Amino acid sequence: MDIKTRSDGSVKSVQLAFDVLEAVAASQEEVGVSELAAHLGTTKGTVFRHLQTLMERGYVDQNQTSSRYKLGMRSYFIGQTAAARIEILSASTEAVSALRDEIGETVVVSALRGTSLIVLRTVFGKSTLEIGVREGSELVLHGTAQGKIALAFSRKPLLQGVLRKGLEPITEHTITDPAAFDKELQLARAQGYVTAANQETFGINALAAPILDQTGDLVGTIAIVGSVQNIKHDPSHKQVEALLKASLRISWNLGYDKMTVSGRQP
Amino acid sequence: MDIKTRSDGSVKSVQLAFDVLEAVAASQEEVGVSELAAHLGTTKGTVFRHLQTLMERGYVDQNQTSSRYKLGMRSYFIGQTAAARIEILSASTEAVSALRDEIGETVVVSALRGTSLIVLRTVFGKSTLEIGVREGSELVLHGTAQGKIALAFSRKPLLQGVLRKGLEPITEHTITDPAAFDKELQLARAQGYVTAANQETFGINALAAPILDQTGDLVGTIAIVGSVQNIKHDPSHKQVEALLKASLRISWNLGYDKMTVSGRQP
DNA sequence: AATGATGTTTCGCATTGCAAGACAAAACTT
DNA sequence: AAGTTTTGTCTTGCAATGCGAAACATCATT
Repeated sequence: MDIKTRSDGSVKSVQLAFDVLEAVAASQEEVGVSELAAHLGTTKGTVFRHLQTLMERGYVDQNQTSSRYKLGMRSYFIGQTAAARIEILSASTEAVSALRDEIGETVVVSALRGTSLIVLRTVFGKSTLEIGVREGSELVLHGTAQGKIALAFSRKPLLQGVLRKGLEPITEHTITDPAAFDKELQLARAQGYVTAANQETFGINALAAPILDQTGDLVGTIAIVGSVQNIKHDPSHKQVEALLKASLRISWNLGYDKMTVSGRQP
Repeated sequence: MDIKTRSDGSVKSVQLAFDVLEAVAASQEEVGVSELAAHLGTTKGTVFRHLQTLMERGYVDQNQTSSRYKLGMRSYFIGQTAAARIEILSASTEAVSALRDEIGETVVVSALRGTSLIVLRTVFGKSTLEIGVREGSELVLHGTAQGKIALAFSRKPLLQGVLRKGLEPITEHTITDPAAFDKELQLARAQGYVTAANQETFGINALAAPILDQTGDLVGTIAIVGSVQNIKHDPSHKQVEALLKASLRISWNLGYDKMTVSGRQP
């Protein structure tokens, strides 16, 4: 199960501590020592000691009556601090809620991390049916509007990696022809936005635009996500305008200025 | 500096790892290894190794060009998960934003943890001047509206501890006479809300109400906070109504039902 | 070039965290 | 109500492991 590529340079017991913390986080309900130990493949004593540490720090709380464990307040606070420190999050907060209020659809912010596009924030739309993307999940680059925006606007050579793996069909509407896909990226670059109806999930569409930093490089995307009924292949003028406004506002917050940044070279 | 009351039962290297993580979080700017080592009173090598671990896990990110460190996305995600798991937070989200939108003042949610009242969430009001309370900070029980609510509604014997320490004056409006203070708590119980104009900070007032769980015990408070101009000693009917509505809705979410829960015994 | 910062790496030794198992206290069964 | 299982908690000996110190590698700045 574990490859012996040692020389991690990392601290083993800390790894275990985070394994425990994340296992507690992953559990919907409060969770007990034995259960955690079984799940993590270690002994009760070890888990217990780590829980003591995490509790002392406030990252984990113990229910006094059931003596089971759950996430503590400090876990929440560190997240709040992180939200303030992660530029793309603090820069997008206002624009995202304004966009959601204006359009009423779910708004999704993602960030490019290495070669992956990770969902950072999802704010659900006004509809009773909640359509969204789980925070922390990874967006398929060739099958989502956000992914295509990333491929179209990032200066990193993302496309090569995608083409090497091949344009695997996810639904029957996924673009699998490299030439057609290249045209799609050109369209995205020309318009500044792009959609992806049914390409990753049937019945769902997204309209995405880039988030750029002060050098003009792509750091993330902002998108509205909803059913194909509400977001058409050719989205409404209002939707496009509102999205681009939000996209520019966030990029502006990050120091991007389309006046001073020179033309984009993909 | 550190007392030798060993036999912690906690894991030392994990403590250090969290020291590092929290030090990174505490720094507004990105921070370097040497700086952290100096701050924590340890060596660069040790800090470096812990940063490797935290980075591998995604709790910390390294800026590739400056090779300095900051909080990573995983820190944010664990906080999001915690927010969903901490009952009082998930139960209050909607009611808090509704209250803020209706009244326009800053809304503050706090939770009773042991014998301390901790600020969990602050949502700023509509005014350009942001008046709020730092998340994670502790509210003075005898000098804030929230503290008085906690003392009035909690079944824990909080008051004894407060009186033992004495009603230390914080401003000249802080209530310091035990008899007068007791009357104030009776008022809070009778009304279901209470204010505390100028009692902790000059020019600031708060209007607070209890958050109760299914047993009818106090688990936290909700309050609107603002300048004494906007929140009077005798608050407007609208403010009181809106606050009590939010307070009840949150308590309801936590399983409290004023119909089925028997009378309160302080 | 020389200096003084930084982040990174190495290495030996003692600390310390781990596995195993004992224990206590509940929660089920019978 | 006694037995049985499963829980959380605690102890202990051994060796793995994380730590400190000091060397190394890159940078800026002088």
